[in-house]
Amino acid sequence: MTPANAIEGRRGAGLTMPIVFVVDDDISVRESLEAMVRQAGFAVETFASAREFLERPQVQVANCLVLDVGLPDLSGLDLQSAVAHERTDMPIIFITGCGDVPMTVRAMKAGAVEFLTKPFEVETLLGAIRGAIERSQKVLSEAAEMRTLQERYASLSSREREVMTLVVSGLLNKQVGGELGIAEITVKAHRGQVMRKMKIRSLAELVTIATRLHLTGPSKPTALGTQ
Amino acid sequence: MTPANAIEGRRGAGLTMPIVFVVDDDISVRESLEAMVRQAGFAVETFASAREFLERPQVQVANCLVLDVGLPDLSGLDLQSAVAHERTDMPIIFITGCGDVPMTVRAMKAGAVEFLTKPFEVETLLGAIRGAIERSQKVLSEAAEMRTLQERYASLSSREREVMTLVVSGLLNKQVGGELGIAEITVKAHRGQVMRKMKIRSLAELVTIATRLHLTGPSKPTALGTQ
DNA sequence: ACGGTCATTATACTTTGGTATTGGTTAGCC
DNA sequence: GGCTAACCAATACCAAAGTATAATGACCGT
Repeated sequence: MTPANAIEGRRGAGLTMPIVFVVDDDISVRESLEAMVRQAGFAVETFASAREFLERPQVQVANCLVLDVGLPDLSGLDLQSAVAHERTDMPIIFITGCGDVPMTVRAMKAGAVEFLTKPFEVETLLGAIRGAIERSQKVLSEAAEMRTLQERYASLSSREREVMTLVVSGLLNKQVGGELGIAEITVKAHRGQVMRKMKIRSLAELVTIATRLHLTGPSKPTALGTQ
Repeated sequence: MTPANAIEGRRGAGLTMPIVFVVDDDISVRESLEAMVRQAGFAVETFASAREFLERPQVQVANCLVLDVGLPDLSGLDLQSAVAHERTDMPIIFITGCGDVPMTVRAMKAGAVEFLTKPFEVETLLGAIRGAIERSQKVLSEAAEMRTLQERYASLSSREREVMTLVVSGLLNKQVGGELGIAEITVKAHRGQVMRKMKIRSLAELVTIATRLHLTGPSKPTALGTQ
């Protein structure tokens, strides 16, 4: 099945079916894995090389990658380091015939969820895939929420962002005005705009969102030591 | 050097010196590692078995564990699974002469920061140790802050905790009173008590603390989908 | 029985937050 | 030039938050 066909197939079966990508240079491995994974109820796409896989456009569906470490040209580890930071929604499961310890350590430190040596139990791989897909779904929904928040934050003017930052740091409107050199009533106006644009109604939510957006500056001297 | 002597030694040199624990059944390995690590400026304590190490009382100093996987009786992996969840302030570095891939995977999944096979470069181990100690320091300071917050939270009465939870969820005093079946003025009284006992002065801080204490209930219907 | 903590409420008051409306300025764009 | 967006600010007003003081009753341990 070509990637194009696979996409159509998924469209027909519903966009929510998780995809398992398989990258292995051995055709027989690809075919057996494809059958096995499809049997388990996942959509599958196979690739013979890392480059081939990299040409495939990304999806917004829960997915994971079953990857052979010993690939020609671009190795499995190279592929991992190429995509690990971008596609955090794609957990990687390594499989290998001849793995060594340093290779394993590198893969696991880079975030691989599993590292299997052939031969392995079918259920072992399927279990790892199910776990990876589950993780992928969590990462995706988390990322979707973050995108929504970031869009709203992006719609703020620079002044509104300044006001927001100071407000969630615990300053009173009066103090925010002092920091920015503007009147308190102006702070109130900006603050109201922030609440409207962020689509929230309580300061508590604003603080929570600011935390998730990592806007919490070098936190105040909380005097935690003062008992 | 016995553990008791080691403690005295550290007291003399200052309580803040990080400790590297070494557990290996081979006396020559212990001795060479001890010399090497001490040379690098750390306090060292060596143990011939997992049980011996487990008898040692815990410390509140940055530390890490250099652990041989192939120990008699209780193996290195067993020791790891015994302490990994409790002593999160003690990163584990594995060393082994004859490691295999599944063993490595298990160790890394359980949170090991490094897994080295002999022979290895001295600098490799020292680099891992330095990284582990750094991580330990972060975990310890984070834990200290959490303890302070938890102590303060523990000083709240049950009613005050209820009020705090509802307030940080974004409810108005009036609404909190409605939820709890008490008057708004009573909520104000409890709320004031909460702020005093938690030693903070702004709602923003209270929300931040509640988040760190994981008091954020099953979050509200944020209507994130509503564009 | 006594003192302590907790929970509750009330009165009275001040401060802060928030909205609405209006109006002025500046800067960029078609 | 006209339009828009952003920024600033004033008046007026209302809602909410917070403080201080005082009082009542329940419960608990000594």
